[in-house]
Amino acid sequence: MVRDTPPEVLSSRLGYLLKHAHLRLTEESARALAPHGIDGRELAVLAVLDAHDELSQLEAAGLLGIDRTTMVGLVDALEGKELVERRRSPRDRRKNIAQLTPAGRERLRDAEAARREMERRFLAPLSDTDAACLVRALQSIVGAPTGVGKESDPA
Amino acid sequence: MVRDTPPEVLSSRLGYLLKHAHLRLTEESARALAPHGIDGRELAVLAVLDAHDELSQLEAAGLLGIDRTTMVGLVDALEGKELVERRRSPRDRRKNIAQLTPAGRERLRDAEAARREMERRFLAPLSDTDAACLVRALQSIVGAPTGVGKESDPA
DNA sequence: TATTGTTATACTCTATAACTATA
DNA sequence: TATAGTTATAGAGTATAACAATA
Repeated sequence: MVRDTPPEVLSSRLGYLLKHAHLRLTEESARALAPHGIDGRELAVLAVLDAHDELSQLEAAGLLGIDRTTMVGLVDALEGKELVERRRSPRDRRKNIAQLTPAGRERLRDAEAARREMERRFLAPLSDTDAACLVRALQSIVGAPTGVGKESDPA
Repeated sequence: MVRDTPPEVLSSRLGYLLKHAHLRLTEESARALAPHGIDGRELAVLAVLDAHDELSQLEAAGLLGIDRTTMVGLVDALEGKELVERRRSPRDRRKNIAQLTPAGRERLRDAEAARREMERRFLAPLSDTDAACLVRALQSIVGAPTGVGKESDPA
């Protein structure tokens, strides 16, 4: 969809703003990562697997906030590109340890650089203060339980 | 999905933050609007139709940033709830003018109050400064062409 | 010929249910 | 019995293509 400057009734709605900000970022992310043969979700999986040792698929899915069935497809794709390897955990043979291959580590490094550059350009219209504030605000929204929906029982 | 505090590799990624902030808002929005029998997208349609006179489906879709085929389904749903009426434009009989019914205006008023209260709670963990800054930052991201993807030709 | 609304269709992302192998 | 991975399936949400009515 082509998006113009939104009308006033929409630009004050958090739902509209978050949805379209996310849409716009997804587009730019796809464009920036396309030369690297992965998308933003796959890059996030690589980053999580690289940052933690010996993660099972379920553990990685938990960190990423996605379903284990969704994880299967993501690991399938990354394994198909030879960026990730599955191996059975010797300690619990139900678990698949997902690990980056050397090619996966290399790809991660290059794609991460592209992502950082994309985010820098994405935030360029904002002042440094506003950019920092945006990230901080999103972190506290995402990182902490909202308390919304529990109505009011902070007693 | 259950979401915990995200690991450090993710909490600095704009994609992750925007996706999960939007997911969380969508949940709270659904919960807040459920008693009113509509969801956030339908409420946005009502708000746009109410704010502009004599909007055709295509014009409303353009303002909302959605496809005209998506608009058909939304108007179908709202018409089924008797919140919106279609009528042919006398000036251009290809166009469907979508208008709020009296019940639609009433529903809009009530649901908007619920949405504002939900957003207030959603932003409650943030300082007033951060909340205002978040909204302002999202507005400039969504409202203005990013310039990203055009590489660098601002000459 | 072009535009508006519509329908049929398909694609992406995600989740639920059920199966298997392990514990 | 419960858990991890997998598969089949289904549901949102959205888009593309084609068609009818109108311009």
